[in-house]
Amino acid sequence: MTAIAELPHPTREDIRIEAVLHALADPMRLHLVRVLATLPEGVPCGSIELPISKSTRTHHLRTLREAGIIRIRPAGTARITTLRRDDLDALYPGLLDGVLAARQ
Amino acid sequence: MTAIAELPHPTREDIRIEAVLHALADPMRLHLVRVLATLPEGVPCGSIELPISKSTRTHHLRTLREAGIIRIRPAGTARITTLRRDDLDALYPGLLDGVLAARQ
DNA sequence: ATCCAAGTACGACTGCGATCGTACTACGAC
DNA sequence: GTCGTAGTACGATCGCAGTCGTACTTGGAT
Repeated sequence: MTAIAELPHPTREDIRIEAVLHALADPMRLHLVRVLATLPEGVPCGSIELPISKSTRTHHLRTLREAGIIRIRPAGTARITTLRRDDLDALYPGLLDGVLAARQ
Repeated sequence: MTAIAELPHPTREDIRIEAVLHALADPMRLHLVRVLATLPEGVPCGSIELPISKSTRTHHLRTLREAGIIRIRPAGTARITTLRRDDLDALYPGLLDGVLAARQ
């Protein structure tokens, strides 16, 4: 059922390194990715607390989604966010691990 | 001798992942890094041709230098640019290789 | 000494993006 | 049905950064 719209995601082939790097370059988005990397699987977008407004959070999630870094799937009134670790590791082996290895 | 000023570089400990990602996120700078990665060692900054002005090139080189991605050392009237591959690999193992693995 | 080549410094312009508030939609619970 | 919750959409603001031109410095060649 899930009448909430499915948001568009780039296929693995459509992911561009410039977009990935640009998306990761923002502190808020980098923090989101870090947290997502520690979580087992799939959390609601809003469950990660950030010192920004709701609309700004949506903006960052869209940037990450359109870059191909996260996947957002509808689930009732919420949306479940997961890291596209398999796609990123396949395209840029070591990149994500390298970023996550950084002492924050 | 080399009376040209030595430009400041961050130590390995001072390199921050946000600055690195931000520096790599620009297409011109990413291209510079790609080219530097293919070259054996040390080329003059200006030898890599780009469709931008001299001052813009300087701007990008400074951004890369201040982020800790390249090292610039004076050599007569020119300046030799090298990739700080050792520092980057030590700090973020796999990151640089992952970026360079991207089909451009 | 003169000139050129390589690069930096500085100021100006301009567009992009991070931020916000408000309004709106869709689902679930009651 | 009504209400609350989760999120998107849209428009506005505003600072940062990519771009340029010009002026300046330094070193090497002539």
